[in-house]
Amino acid sequence: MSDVLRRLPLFAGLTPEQIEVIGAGSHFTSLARGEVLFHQGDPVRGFFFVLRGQVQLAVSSAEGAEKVVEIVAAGESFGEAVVFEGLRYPVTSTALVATDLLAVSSAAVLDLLDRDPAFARRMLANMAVRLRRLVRDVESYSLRSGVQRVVGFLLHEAQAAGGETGSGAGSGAGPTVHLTTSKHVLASRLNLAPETFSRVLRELSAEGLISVEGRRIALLDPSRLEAQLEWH
Amino acid sequence: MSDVLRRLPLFAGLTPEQIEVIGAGSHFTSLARGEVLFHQGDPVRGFFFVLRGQVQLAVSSAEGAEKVVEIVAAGESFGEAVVFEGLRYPVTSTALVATDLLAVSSAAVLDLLDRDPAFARRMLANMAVRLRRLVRDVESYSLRSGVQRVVGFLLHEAQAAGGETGSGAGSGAGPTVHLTTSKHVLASRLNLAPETFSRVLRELSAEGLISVEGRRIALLDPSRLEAQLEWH
DNA sequence: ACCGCGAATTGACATGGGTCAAGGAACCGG
DNA sequence: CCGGTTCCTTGACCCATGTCAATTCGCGGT
Repeated sequence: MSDVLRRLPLFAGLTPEQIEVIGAGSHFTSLARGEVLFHQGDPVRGFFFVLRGQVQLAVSSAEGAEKVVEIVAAGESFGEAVVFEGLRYPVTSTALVATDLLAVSSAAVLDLLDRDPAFARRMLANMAVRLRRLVRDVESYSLRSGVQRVVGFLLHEAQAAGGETGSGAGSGAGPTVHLTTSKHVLASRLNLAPETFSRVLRELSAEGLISVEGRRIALLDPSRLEAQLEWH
Repeated sequence: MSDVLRRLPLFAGLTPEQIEVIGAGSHFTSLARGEVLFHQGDPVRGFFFVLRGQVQLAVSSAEGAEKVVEIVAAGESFGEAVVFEGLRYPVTSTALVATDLLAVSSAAVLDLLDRDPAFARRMLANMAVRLRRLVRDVESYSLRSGVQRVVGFLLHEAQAAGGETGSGAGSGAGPTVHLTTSKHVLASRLNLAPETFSRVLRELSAEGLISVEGRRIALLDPSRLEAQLEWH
């Protein structure tokens, strides 16, 4: 347990005793694919690190419609914010694949917070990043078309994955993006119906901007793709 | 200066010396109606309290389209998050009316953060509330229709304003909502074109659910309004 | 009281993207 | 190798909202 904790960026630099405190308030959990960790409205227990696997955070309306707000990958955490303010989780958390989590109790975090200012700083930085991301999302949902959101996503992923060049030999193929989730989850994340997402990909393919092969998407012409983000 | 600082919830309970630290890194500013405090992309100077007036935070696309993310009223603050992580403001801040602000420098906040755990807690709670609100907004934009967003807003405002009953005598008129901004700003906040907002209000009026008189909206039938939030 | 100007409304129209329904394609367990 | 899921794609259609344009409203200033 301590070994795992020590490796997490958020807990880096804590003293052994502090690690102890956090450790005492933490435990491991595993989820099967499709299993729900907590529902929107459940009372807060704490926050979570994804050690292995992937979870989605989604809001849902009374009629069952669902919108994926975030996809959390291994190495990332979620649910920090509710520790400081909320009584209930504002989203539903579902494992997208078999997932191992570390659950950290609110009490342990609050306890540690009063002792280590550096920890507080990291926590704040963490939440600030999250806030900024959400603002970006709102901007994207409000001000950009479906095509633009998809293109933006592809370019972002390509960049995040580092400057990998595609496998293609002859023609100067651009970077390749591997989708890490099913397309309908991704579509929801991008605020699109799955059908629309599919059509957008087809359209971009038809124009020679990308080529799609299952979950592998090659960006054939990054500069023309970027051009899609401007104007209409 | 110190007097003002002491009165702000965020700084409540600070020692005189701490107030001094914050005070040294703060100053007052005034903005005329329509004046811009900072633009999206400007380097971060610090965060702000609205002492009097009202400002909007908006994101804008390259083509000039604009989306109001938040409307900040007197007594509230904005821009805290960037202090901890960002280099640039992710939104543009514009005064909607003549406004007095207190600008608090990042340095002063960061300094104080290391000394007072309780302050860190309040800061975290603050940001957690903000995050939650944004998630609500995303939910609302994605999962609800224009009518539902407007109705949701009206009911929310009515509740926030306390159980005021309308001025109307005879018929049991419900609570009244006073719009604190122009309708096109409000429309943008709700992610609607001004025209659509106008039409929604007319529609609700036609059904006898509300009555509109300039910026004064009476909720004639709160329970039937709530029913609008369900199903389609 | 009148003017001027931004705000708000209204109408006519266009369209992005959602919904419904019907295949296809990939994957899995047996 | 086969049947059953689940995921994805495609087509046809529709509708909520946005856009454009023309008034109209309403307030502030002189």
